[in-house]
Amino acid sequence: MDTAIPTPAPRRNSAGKREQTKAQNRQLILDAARGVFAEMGYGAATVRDIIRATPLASGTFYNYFKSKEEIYQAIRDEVALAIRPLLREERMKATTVEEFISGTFRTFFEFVASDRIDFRTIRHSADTTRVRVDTPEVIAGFDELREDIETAMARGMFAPVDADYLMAAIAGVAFEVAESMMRREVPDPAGAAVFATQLFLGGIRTLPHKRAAAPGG
Amino acid sequence: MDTAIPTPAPRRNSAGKREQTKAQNRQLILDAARGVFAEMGYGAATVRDIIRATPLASGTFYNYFKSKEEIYQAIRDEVALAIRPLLREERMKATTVEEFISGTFRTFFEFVASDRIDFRTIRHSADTTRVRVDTPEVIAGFDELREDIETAMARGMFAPVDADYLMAAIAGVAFEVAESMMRREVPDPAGAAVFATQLFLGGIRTLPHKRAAAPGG
DNA sequence: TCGATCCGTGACGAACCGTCAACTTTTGCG
DNA sequence: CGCAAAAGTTGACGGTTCGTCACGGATCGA
Repeated sequence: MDTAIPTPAPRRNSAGKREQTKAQNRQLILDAARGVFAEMGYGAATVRDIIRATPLASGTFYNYFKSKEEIYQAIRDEVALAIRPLLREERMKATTVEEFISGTFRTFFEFVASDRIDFRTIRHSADTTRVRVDTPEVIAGFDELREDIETAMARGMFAPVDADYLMAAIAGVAFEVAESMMRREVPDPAGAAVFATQLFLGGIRTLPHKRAAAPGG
Repeated sequence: MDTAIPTPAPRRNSAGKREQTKAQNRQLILDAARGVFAEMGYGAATVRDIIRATPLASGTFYNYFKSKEEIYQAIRDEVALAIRPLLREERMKATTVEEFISGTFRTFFEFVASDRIDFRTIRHSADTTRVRVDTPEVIAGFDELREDIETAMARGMFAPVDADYLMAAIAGVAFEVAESMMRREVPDPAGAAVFATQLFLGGIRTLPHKRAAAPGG
């Protein structure tokens, strides 16, 4: 107590070297996996392909992830963890059903269209097989949506309806329209959001018209 | 040339034995695959598991299907081929947008809830991984839907809107709500159809109310 | 009845998986 | 500093699945 605290201080402001290397390696592997998945698709990729894209040895992979599926889940989780607070905040500040719906779709489509995610990794086999992994983090996102729907109904923002179906409908439209949007030359998150929002608020007959082929030729 | 057509007639009303065996074997393998996929999920199943569930040898599998993915596609195709004409017919006889939308959803949900398909095979790994294979047959189903949407718009059943997005929205709601429906104790295709139809026709505020907890306490 | 053709068979080589004993680096402590 | 314990890395290994292929038996056409 009285003499001197014997400077146990060699602690750098950052972590120890071992911990630092672990974080680096994990990131190294995650980055490699993203690249490999985007390039050849989830199905065709092997754990060896991923590790070959790093300077590490094959056994090391398994110190960080149990399998190809688990690292894919980790990548999905990064996305889920990034978008969930954005969606939640948007819905929290909504006071009308219009804000609730439009905020949800606008945030979702903008996130998907942003370069924050590589959409090929999400769809991740551009050809025929689409794998969707529902990790706890992803499921938590769905649960939050249903909670928020129920809260909004309780607050009288709209009449009580089947929350499970409504959640499913919102999620289905979000995912499928996002996919359609990303197939276009230049994705238009705003347009997709307007479409989805108006569909939910007023139904098909209130959707913005799309002008037909130019009349003048 | 001129003498007599030498009765090439030993043709039975059905096909030759070879052809018959081939059809049998193919069906044998398909049935086994359905069972195996339903039991242990697509990811965990191996080609050997499937062939072990038949009296055939391992090599024979590859005379009929190139891989596990291909046989899964074949199973999906059976479903797609079964439901597509039903959907098409329903949409063909629609004269109003109400009939178009409600016919589509009702037919889809009833088909899913019927025992004509094993829904576990479609979702087919109940736990975390969902694989969706977009085979040509499946894609053709989407194309038909978009065609029919465009035809309906041309006929003035509703104003011209973005057909890609509308198709995506219908498909997204159909698949996700179907999944939600099938998670219930007793699936209610009629209820799901009413929900989806009303969502598309009038928007969220016109959905049938779900009575809240009994008001009288 | 007899060749030609087709198809089922199961063993085989290749590829990938996940593990593990040996080795290297880091850490804690005198 | 030096040393022993702890932690992490390495790559080779046994086990499993994959897809092929040479063989042999069944079917077909004449």
